[in-house]
Amino acid sequence: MTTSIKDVARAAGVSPATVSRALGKGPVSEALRAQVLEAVRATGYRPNLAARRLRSQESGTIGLVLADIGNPFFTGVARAVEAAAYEAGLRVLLCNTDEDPAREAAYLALMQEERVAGLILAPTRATAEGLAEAPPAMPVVLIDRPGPPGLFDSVLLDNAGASAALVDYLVAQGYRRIAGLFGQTSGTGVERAEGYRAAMARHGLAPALRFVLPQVEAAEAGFAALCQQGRPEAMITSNSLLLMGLLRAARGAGLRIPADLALAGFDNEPWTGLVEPGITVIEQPLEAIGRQAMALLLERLRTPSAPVRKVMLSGRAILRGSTASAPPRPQSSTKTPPPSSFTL
Amino acid sequence: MTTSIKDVARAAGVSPATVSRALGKGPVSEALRAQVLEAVRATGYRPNLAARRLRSQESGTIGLVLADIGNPFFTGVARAVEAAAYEAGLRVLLCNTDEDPAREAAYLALMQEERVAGLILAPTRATAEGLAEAPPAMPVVLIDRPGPPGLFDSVLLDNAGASAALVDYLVAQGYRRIAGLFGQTSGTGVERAEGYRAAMARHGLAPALRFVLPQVEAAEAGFAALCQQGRPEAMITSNSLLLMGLLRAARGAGLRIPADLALAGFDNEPWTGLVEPGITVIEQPLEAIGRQAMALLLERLRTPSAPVRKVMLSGRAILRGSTASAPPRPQSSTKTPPPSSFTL
DNA sequence: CTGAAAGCGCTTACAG
DNA sequence: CTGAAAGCGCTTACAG
Repeated sequence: MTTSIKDVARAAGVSPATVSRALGKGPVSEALRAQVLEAVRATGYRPNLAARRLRSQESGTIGLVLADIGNPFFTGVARAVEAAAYEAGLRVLLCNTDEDPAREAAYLALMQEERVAGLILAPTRATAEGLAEAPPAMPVVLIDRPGPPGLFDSVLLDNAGASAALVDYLVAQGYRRIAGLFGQTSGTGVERAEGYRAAMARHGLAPALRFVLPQVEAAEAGFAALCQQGRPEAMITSNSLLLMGLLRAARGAGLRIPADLALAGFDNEPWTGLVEPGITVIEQPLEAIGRQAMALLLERLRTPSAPVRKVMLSGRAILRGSTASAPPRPQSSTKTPPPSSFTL
Repeated sequence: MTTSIKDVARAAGVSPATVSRALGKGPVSEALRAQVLEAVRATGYRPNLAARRLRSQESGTIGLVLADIGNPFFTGVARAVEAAAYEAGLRVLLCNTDEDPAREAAYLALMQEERVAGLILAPTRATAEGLAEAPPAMPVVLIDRPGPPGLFDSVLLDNAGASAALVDYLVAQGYRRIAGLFGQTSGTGVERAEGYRAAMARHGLAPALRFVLPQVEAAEAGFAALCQQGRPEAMITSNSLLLMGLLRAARGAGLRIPADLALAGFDNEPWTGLVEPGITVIEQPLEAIGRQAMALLLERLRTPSAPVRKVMLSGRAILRGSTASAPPRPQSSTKTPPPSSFTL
């Protein structure tokens, strides 16, 4: 059917082994290499990767299993992973689980069948919990979402710290009744909720939080639930889809931002700076997350027995109009204008 | 190393051929099948896809080569393609060229090396032009962007018609000096520019257009260029990144929309409805594009000699505040409020 | 229905 | 440096 290494060998007047060496790293004389290359051009030969992988027992591929390719956070990380993989001479097999543990399981099986060298994975909570009992057959680096402690290399944002910083800032701006809406499918949502809870407690404030599916519609419902016992002065959320949902719901309710409701969340997506007022967000270092994950994976492949590493990256708060100072209270003092961003 | 079909055969007390048949579609007695399945579970066997592909000469995979995975248009199409492929029992190999013809060429070669059954491709202009002389070795369905006429199945928006409709609508709203900013890397940008030019001519208006790279920054520069000879009353653009750039530039220049400048573009991204005023856009049927492309590819695989098909899909205009009526002119008549959307 | 054997297209010790 | 041969893990005619 298609041309094989034999056809090239015949055309070049050499053995198949020589063709293989000329195309790979084997030792070949310059003269023969030139003959082979010419024959490759003449025949239009393209190596068959399935055969190469089967024989060499190396896939030259890593897997990247993400929860939602429509989320710019993951798109950004994927770009960085792909760039780093390319530089390392590896290909990336990208899969999108859509936050569905069943699809996730299917893709993990697929990765195994493809014999990928390693895996970069942003697991759903369900999968993250199962990872301890049924670990994948290849090295795994977790990103964005925590797994069972101490078992896998991971690259995470300081999630609790970031949402605590958001609470601290809102409190400094004069807000007190601060509610939180968090994604229920990821460990990230859980960690951010914990940071929120801890910071609220530290300030002596009562927490009011809800967990929902990370979807725009779910956030609109969550908004209503959070307003059940009187409207909060501010809301924070763990995910940009939820942030969009809250904004829509607030507008639908005719609320002015931030006068009636302050808003803050995660991920500095373009739209958060385009709406008016702009929305205060924690910007995650997408590029660094992707590259760091790839670096950890490469080291793990090189040294399987090295101790497990957990890399915590810091975000940056982008301060915008959605969290401008709350209306003055009796006890509040005068404030200087806030900085427009700070590192956590 | 990892368990193979031989290990399963030994554990089940059958031949490797029987294992293969039990796992595939071959005829096997129920008793043996059960034994095999049990042995598979016991051994934790996972088939080696490289071996399977090599032997069966079927990759069970199609390639999807896109220009920009960060663009929600392509993300949406990719989801639809993947869903349709899954239903057809095929996998999808997704590659992102970033509008770079060199990367595109590398990925097309890779697709060949992976022996994918077929390809769904959104080509850059450079690649689209070369497709006639150097056609890929497998069936190709073009999406979003035109290729050499009559050579490949394709699924396209009626690009010229859509941008003409935008011009018509702006004219009906009372705008006259309408400028256009178009992406220069894709045939789509060219077609949309043509539709713009034709519609302007039909209305007896002078066109003013620029081609730029499909990037936010390039659009900001393009904005300045279009304002060189006096500011237009309205601008249309062929791409959502360019639309974002125009909006930023307009705001940076302190322009009110639509009073100082009306704005319209393509792709109904969430942010276009979140900014105020909302931006008028042509919404493309992402799901239909992806599914139609997959359908064409499947038919092509079934009937290689069938005549080439070109499917033109229609978009839907989403009318928002960014194109509200222009300030009345002497000759303009009274208008009824516009509908909020219409099909092209 | 079942098994023994051949072979997909490569790479890689093994000789020379 | 070069070639002949073996073999990666499967599937699939070919017999039975």
